[in-house]
Amino acid sequence: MTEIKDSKAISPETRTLADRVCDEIVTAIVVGDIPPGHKISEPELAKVYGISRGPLREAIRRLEGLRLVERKPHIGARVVKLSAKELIEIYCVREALEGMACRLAAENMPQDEIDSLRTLLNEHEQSIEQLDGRSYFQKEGDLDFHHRIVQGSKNEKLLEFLGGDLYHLVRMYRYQFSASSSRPTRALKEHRQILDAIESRDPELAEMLMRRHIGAARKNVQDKLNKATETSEDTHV
Amino acid sequence: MTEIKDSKAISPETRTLADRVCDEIVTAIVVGDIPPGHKISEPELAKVYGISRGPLREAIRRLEGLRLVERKPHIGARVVKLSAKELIEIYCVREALEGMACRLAAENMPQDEIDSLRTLLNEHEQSIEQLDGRSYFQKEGDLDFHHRIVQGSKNEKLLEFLGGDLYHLVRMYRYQFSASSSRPTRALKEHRQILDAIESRDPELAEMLMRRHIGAARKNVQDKLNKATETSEDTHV
DNA sequence: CAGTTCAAGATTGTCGACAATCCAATTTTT
DNA sequence: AAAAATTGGATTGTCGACAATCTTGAACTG
Repeated sequence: MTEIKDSKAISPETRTLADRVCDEIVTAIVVGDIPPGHKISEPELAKVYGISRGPLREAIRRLEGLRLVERKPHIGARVVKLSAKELIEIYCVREALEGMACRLAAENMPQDEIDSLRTLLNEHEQSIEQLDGRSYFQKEGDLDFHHRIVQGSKNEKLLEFLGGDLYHLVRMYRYQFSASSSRPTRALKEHRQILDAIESRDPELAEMLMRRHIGAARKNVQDKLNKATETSEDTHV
Repeated sequence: MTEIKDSKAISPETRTLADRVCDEIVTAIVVGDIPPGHKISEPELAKVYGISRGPLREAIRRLEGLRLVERKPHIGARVVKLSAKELIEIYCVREALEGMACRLAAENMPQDEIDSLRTLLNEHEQSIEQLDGRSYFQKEGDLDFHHRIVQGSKNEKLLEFLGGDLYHLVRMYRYQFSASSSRPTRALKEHRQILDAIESRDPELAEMLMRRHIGAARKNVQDKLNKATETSEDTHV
């Protein structure tokens, strides 16, 4: 995926142990190395990462804020288990926030970023043709597109909420179920429509298209889950 | 304000020092006891709250996640200073999220909660008449209404994001500028319209009204800020 | 034999101390 | 005298140890 780096480059040494380990654990959780519902053992993780429990506990506090773990006092932290209900809820939040982001992008996104994003979509098209559209596009390419829209909105708070918190959850879900769109060509077409609306500086249309785009993805997941729960009783994702 | 307590009542003793102190600091920041831009001194705060630096640092990590402080490695944490730009950004986020919450509330909010909320609006009306509409309604009553709508959406994630993170920032702004609506009767009327739309189970209308309601508040603030910056150069809020 | 009680082990919560880094005032140099 | 370098103080980052709480498994009772 495209590297998303902080605006200010901080030399690795100046970063805190807690910060670095936090990032590592985030990745571990998102990718599934630490599975959902798994207990976070402080002594164990401290050994794994070779640090003391102090910084580790700070990292866990941060993970709590990112909603990647749930903590109970005197009991411990567990990796969140996304239920079907929660997953749908996240799609609703995304629909609202990214719809707004898309509206603002139509007003504020610089032309060069629009051009760059169009180039990215062309790359996606080739990626779909070549690789049968399974690997890159599904996992990170789609989120990459959405992330750039949010950046184009020039709204820092939107970027913080979506990029900082929510996307971790979305990525976690995608890794855990190689699930996800499974409709890459359709999604690409919608992405192009959205970008066209932004370039036309049509905020209303841009927001509407983005909301329909995410809403469609939600319904897609909803259907899959309904089908899944018809056979297996367990609804956890 | 109306007490918003956690669903599960946790006896005070079982809560962690870091958790309790975190809540205290949140309040201190929101109310302005710790002013914006103020340096968070670990040794100082540790003495004030009578705890060690360990739990305190965990609390600070949590505050960082709440976006109430900004931390720089090896330098320290400072209370955020909301710029005019950021304030407007927050209104955009609220417009998007609460619009969605209102749509969902029109679909999901139980009738008894609607009735209860209507009672609350009646109380607000009396509060406005009696107290010239300045004290209670402006500071907490308005947020109380909005919070109940979000609860009515029955979307946990929305509640977490809005109630958990964003409202702290909104409340902070309101305390620091006894600013805020200054149009209580108008706001009350809009609140009633919104509630009517919810009771009519009209999601489209409910969302539209809420977005207009928040959008109007944003424009109101925007005008005030423009007027303020005409005289004084300093745009920080 | 099922259910409860209790005790030992492990885990979380808290603390104080030490090391690394940053900040400020003084000193030094041009 | 002004600017740069340096040194002392303070603050942040990290660690290991102790106390409080929870969990588990065995012993006990009905």
